[in-house]
Amino acid sequence: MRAGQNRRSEEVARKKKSGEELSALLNELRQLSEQIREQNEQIHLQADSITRILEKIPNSLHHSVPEGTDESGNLRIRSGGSSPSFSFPPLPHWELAKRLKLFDLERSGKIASSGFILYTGWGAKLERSLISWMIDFHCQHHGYRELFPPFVINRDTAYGTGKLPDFDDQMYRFQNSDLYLNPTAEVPVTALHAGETLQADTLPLCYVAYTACFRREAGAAGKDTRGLLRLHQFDKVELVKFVRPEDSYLELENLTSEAESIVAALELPYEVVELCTGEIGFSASKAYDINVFAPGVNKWLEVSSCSNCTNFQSRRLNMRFRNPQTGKLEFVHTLNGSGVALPRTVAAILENYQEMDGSVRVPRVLQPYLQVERIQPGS
RNA sequence: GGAUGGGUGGCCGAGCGGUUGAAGGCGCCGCACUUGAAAUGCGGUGGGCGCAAACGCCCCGUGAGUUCGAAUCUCACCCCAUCCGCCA
Repeated sequence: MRAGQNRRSEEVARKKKSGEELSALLNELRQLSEQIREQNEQIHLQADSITRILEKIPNSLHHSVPEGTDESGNLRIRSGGSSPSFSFPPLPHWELAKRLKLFDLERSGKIASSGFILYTGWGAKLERSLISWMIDFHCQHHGYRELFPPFVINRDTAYGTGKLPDFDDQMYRFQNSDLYLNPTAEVPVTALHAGETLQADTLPLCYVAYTACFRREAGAAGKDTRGLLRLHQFDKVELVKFVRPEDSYLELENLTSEAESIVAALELPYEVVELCTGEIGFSASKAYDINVFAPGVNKWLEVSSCSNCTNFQSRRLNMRFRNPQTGKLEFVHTLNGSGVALPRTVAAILENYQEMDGSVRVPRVLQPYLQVERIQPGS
């Protein structure tokens, strides 16, 4: 129909030029135009209802993903480090923090709300040091490029990374503008190449970024909320990769071991767990979690989740590269993983490194950053 | 936040509402000249989707509108530049 319209329109131009009679032709075209308008409307309506259905469908899972509905279906892949043996009952991190004045929950509640943390003194310095050390570590040892993105994201970015509509009720939204507080640096960093055709020879592209992360944690009320275990705002160093499709599952293994090397270097007891079908996030096809053991609360704490999102995000964000072998454009695959999330790592450090006298030793790799070997009461 | 100017192909830059998918230049590719290169000359050269191909459709920041017909007119929004205001 469009083709017909185009051809007839050219006729109008020609006839007008030569001064021929064209009122009949114009009438015909008026009708054609009306028909096209109606059909277009139908097409748009149907396309919209199709996308409304499609956008709620998560990424398809890799065949290797173990079956399961909850945490118990996850597979422990490997573990490392070891829990120190204590000659005294190890304290939970909030007790240690209280004695060492590392954060102040009462005052942070006063100035903001529960779930937001005011770090103080060595607590603040430990947080800042960890961020710097992790970013430096990934840049120096794993070839990442450092980014410092905005902490605010727009609707397209949230949608393109698969956070909308799925994650909608977990994000903080601005009342007076169409923006969200970023729930993870995965979002701004993954969307940074939206609409671009990436150079094949630059892949894999590896970015490391720190952001504060904001989550409403709606529905999680009362569960593991003590101390640093679950916060509305937390710091996280994130790893993001853009890779060729054929490399993405290998790169997931690399990404996971790069994140793992952080908890290993901190000499924390940890495990790497493969998520089962019921535990994998909306955008991912395969994922690993890294948990560290915190003896004070006697729990495994999740500090990283590493996901291969295959082409789920790159389709939504239209991020492609030209395959040199075929000459065709293909969607890149995207991966993301925490490298790693701070609060639970801090909790695990405090609890694993505590001493009988209430002091906490500083992990060896952080000593150059903190400039002390030990955090002691009154220091 | 206010004012003004602007968003066109890999880049720069033209574009009376109708042979404009888009002049010109740069770049790139091919050929000629050259021992080789540079310079010069001639020719070619936007992208996406579908297709074996022919061919077709879509694309001039985004969206809506006016019109038989929009890169070109109207409106809204986004982004960039400059100036003013405010502010770390």
